[in-house]
Amino acid sequence: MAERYWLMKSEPHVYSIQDLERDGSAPWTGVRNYEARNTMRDEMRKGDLVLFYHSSTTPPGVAGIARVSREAYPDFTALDESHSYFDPKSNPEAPRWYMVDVEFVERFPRVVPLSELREVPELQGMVLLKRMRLSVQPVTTEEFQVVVELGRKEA
DNA sequence: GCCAACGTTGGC
DNA sequence: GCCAACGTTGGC
Repeated sequence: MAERYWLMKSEPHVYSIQDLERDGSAPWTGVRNYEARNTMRDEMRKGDLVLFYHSSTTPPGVAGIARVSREAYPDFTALDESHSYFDPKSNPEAPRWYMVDVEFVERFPRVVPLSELREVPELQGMVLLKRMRLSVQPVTTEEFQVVVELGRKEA
């Protein structure tokens, strides 16, 4: 089966595409929303491609591409009392929160701003534009291709 | 820093 | 199981 496409949000001051480029791969820690968790746990497969979105920054937008390198496993930060992502309702016997690992694929020569995505007719159906707060979300093949094409254009 | 959108919690 | 109150996300 062909790989699927996703979009994942991160605040760049917490973890950016530059950080992923430096690290090579990273666990996607800290997702504490059930729908986003279910997507990671039940649907994301190794090899799927991910639009890496920078949120809570100026401008917010898509910064590059990552790839799922490890399928879902328990988010250890939820089980670590000393961690700011600790969740007392999670425990090792019944982990509440899951994550995947992603690896660096490509950093666009520019961030494609959210304001620009809103203007593109082919992208009007994007979950990103309809479900502002969902941090892990599906992207169609066409949407992925259109965004990548925009990202690879020099600013 | 404000605040709209919206997901989660908890009383009933 | 409803829904009001609350807390968080994230654009602006």
